Amino acid sequence: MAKEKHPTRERILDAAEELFANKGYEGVSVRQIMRQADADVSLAYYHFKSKQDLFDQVMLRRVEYLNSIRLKALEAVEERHPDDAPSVEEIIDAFTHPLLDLLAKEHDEWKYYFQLIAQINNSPEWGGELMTRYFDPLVRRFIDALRKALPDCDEQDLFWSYHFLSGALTLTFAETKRIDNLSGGVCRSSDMASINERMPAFLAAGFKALCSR
Amino acid sequence: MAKEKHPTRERILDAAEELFANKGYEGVSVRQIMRQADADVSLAYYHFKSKQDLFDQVMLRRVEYLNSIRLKALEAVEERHPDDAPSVEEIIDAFTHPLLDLLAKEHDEWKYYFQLIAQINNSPEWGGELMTRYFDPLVRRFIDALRKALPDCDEQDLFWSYHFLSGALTLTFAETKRIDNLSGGVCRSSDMASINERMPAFLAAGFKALCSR
DNA sequence: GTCTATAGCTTGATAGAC
DNA sequence: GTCTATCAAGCTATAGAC
Repeated sequence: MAKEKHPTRERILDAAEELFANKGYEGVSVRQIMRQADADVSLAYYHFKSKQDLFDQVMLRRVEYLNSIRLKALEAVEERHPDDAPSVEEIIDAFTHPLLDLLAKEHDEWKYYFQLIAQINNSPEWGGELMTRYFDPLVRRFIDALRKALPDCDEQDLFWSYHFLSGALTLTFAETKRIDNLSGGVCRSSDMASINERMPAFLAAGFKALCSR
Repeated sequence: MAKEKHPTRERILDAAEELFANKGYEGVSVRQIMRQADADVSLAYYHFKSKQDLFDQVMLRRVEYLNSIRLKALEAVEERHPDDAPSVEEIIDAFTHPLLDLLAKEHDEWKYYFQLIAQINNSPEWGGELMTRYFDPLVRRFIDALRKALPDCDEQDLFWSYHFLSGALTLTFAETKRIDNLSGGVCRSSDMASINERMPAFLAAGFKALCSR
């Protein structure tokens, strides 16, 4: 945060992230991105191979950091339980808390990236491929931990439970303000603290209900 | 279903529904839609005012029917309980079952429409507005029923619980095959019967956990 | 690294004949 | 209702000067 003005490449990535998040990949032109980045169109092709490459770099810029803090959170939980298995709540909290925390504390920095992930996760064209590539190695690690916490759980129940978790989590990322409308202002899409208080309990109860039928 | 070949207007709507679902509104051109509908580009503008109007008609074509079958399912549950309140499971089942059933039994007819809804629900640009407009009158009706089934439930817990439900349900609609990859083939995105068996129990447990903290 | 200029194509939409 | 023909605008991407 030392420099006042980010280098051009970063400004392009910032602008692309925000616009892709709002309008989707096809809904935005390179020209719009460069206008928002306050740089000439041709610079997009100096810094990136193509529009698709720009999109890929937007995705890659933050994904490793995200996966690392979630892995650390899981390892911290496991270290607190050297003998027994951690609870389902603790594991789910390690999965969701780092993201919701980031979104609460550095909202402007992270908001658009998470919105992008929400759309990708629900895109028939890209959801299966990109989410698998970027997140499933980490997700498998969490599912292994959940399997130990729910030792008699059927495999299908486990994976479908994760699927429900994934949908709930990523819709939260989308911050569409639908809940603001529906609740008449009682709840706000951007209120990550309220979600953090509720989501792990909600989802843990779901896992346990399915795995003890 | 008497006519072998649908009238042009219906063929355009079918093609638009499928392509919008796969690629998003901006990801598809009117030309592509008309190529798939096997009709000339100019016919799009004879039958519809604009690309945006075509999209709106795609949405409107099925939404009333969906809302009516879900309302009927809720009313049937309430008629089975003239004196006491229905259970949370029964209410959630009435909310999800009609859709998953449709998707299971007439998959080709409904798949793309539901995929479209999944993307809209998670779109920062359209989610808040369109989901509110098309579905929230019905959703309020369901939330009223849930409030009676969970009489001491805090309002915020109730709305956030619905939000988690909405995310889980619409990711299911997206059928991205991510769970196929993640589970190594143990689960399949298109397997609505498996979801129908699991989702109401998972979500009902979540509602009850949040509302009895 | 940044600019001008432009190639080559596709887009949404319309006018007008039949 | 359906076709041909067309327009103005916007698109991705590149070549080449500085």
